[in-house]
Formats: sequence, C-alpha cells, structure tokens
Amino acid sequence: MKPVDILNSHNLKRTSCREGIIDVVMKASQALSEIEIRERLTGNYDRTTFYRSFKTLEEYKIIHKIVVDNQLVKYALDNTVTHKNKHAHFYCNECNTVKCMENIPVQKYQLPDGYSDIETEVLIKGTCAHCKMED
Amino acid sequence: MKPVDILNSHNLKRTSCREGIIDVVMKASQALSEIEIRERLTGNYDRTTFYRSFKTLEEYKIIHKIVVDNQLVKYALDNTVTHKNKHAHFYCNECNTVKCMENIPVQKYQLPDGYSDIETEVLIKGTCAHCKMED
DNA sequence: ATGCTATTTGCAATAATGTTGCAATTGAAT
DNA sequence: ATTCAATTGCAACATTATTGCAAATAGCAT
Repeated sequence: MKPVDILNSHNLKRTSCREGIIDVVMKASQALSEIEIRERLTGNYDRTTFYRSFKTLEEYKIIHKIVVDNQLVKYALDNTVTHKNKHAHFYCNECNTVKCMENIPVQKYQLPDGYSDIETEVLIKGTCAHCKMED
Repeated sequence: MKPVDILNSHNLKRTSCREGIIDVVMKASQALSEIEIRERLTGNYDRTTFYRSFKTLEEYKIIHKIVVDNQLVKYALDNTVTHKNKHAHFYCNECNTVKCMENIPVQKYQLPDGYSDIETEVLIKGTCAHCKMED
C-alpha cells in the first residue's frame, strides 16, 4: 500500500508533507524522530505543519508515537497499516534508537476491580544487538 | 523511614527542598507532577532547584519518574525505598492521574539474540475505578 | 480547463519544559 | 566558629509544542 492510498483510504487530503512522512516511516527500519524524518524528506516544511501532520496521522492511526524519557519522541508506522499486533518497543541507551519489536506482543494485564484499560505501552530499555557487538 | 534518614543513607545533604519533595511523595497515594508537588510544599523554590532536586533523587533511586505522552511528567517514591518490585503504572485518561500498580509486576520480556535489557516500563492507559463510577 | 470551498500551510507570537554558567548561600565536618 | 564542597537562585538560553490568522492548496463540481 502506497502513502497516497493510505491517505485516500482515510479521506485525508494528499499533501506532500503527509505523503512524505508516511513514505519515510514506511521505508525506515526503526522509529524516527522529527529531525530524522525531516532529513529524509525532499521538501521543507514549517515546524507547525510538521507537528500538525504528525498529529493527524496519529489520530488516524497511520503512525504511532513512542516517547522515551519525556524528551525523545519517535514515530513509526502503525499496526493498523502493517496489520501486525500491538508490540513492545526497544530503546537502545547507546545509539539512541527505538525499534518496534514486532515479535514481542504486549500482554493484557489484569487490573484491579473497576479499572478498565484502553491501551498499554511497553518500553524495554537496554543495549541493541548492534551496539553490543561493538563493546 | 523518614525523609531525612533516606537522604542520610545516601550521603545526600539535607536540604529543605529535597526533604520536602520526599515527604510529599511519601504521603501521596498517586504519582505527582512538579506543580502538584510544589503546591504541597511549604517552602518556595526556584524551578532550577526543583529540577535539580528531582534529578538527584532520581539518580539515587529515591523517586522515579513516569512520563505519559511526552508532556505529562509525574514522580513517585521508588521501589528501592518501598521495598517492592518493579511495577506497571496506570494512567487515567479522565482524571489525568498516574498510579503505581504495586500488584502488577513487570514481566521480563524475551529479547532477540544480542539484545540485553536494563529496565522495562509498562504504562497502562484507561479509566480508573473512581472515574468509571462517575460515568 | 476553470472556479469554488473547505482544508491545510506558513508565519508570528506565545507557552511550557528543561538546561547551563556563575555568584551567593548553606550543610555538615573539623 | 571556621572551612569547603555542595547546593541554591538568578538570568539567559534551548527545545518542544500550541494557537490565531491570512495565504495557499487539494479535491470536487461544473
């Protein structure tokens, strides 16, 4: 499925910023930050437009946001598009990358009476395979 | 264990800001934001001092930080002090509170070859028992 | 192709959050 | 009481994010 088709299927207007963002995160093997996405885009966009595009794409569950320690924000293609399950994310302390662990599903936790859950985020922090080899 | 004793046991100087923060989070049933902690303190402190105090207390594992959606930051007493296990956190979308779910331990996830984990964060989002009743 | 309209963009201003350097102050050990 | 390293407060600055509004644009109808 192409970026344009994804936008169309959600009745979202095809703008180069949105299309570009989807294209970039689709090609990425890891979650990308705003800056990393900007670097990979051909066009140049205002920060505001960028933020609004992320917001829209998130609302329509085309991408999802992963936050590490309240400053590092990364975006990845959402499962709704990839047709995979909710998964855990891995953050490497050394290379500062975030990766969707498609093979690590997020379990359903048993909550106390009266609590109901909507979604669960699992972030595993550590050292990735690549950085481990370099040690 | 009193706030002062906690500071002493870590060879940290006893300052009213640190002591106050520990005192407040010890008494709280939920994780508190910077503002919520400030409101409960008697003294008035500069933002910088506040941030530095949080940082120090975090480094010494006296408190821990829980981040929701990259802007909401809350602090709670750490397990090192409470002598409990690593636990999941619950965020209520309605009342914006964060609670340590002491009874929901964080499981150890099986990672792909070469990956090693240091810590895992689990944040469950939903509606808390109190808000559910009000619906 | 042309025009219309709602949506989207870019810009300026503003807000919130967090960090750094440095001088003044304070804790606690002697 | 004296001393000294640690801590605080202040000012400045950096980053991240949001809002209002006019200009530009996408997509639709003609």
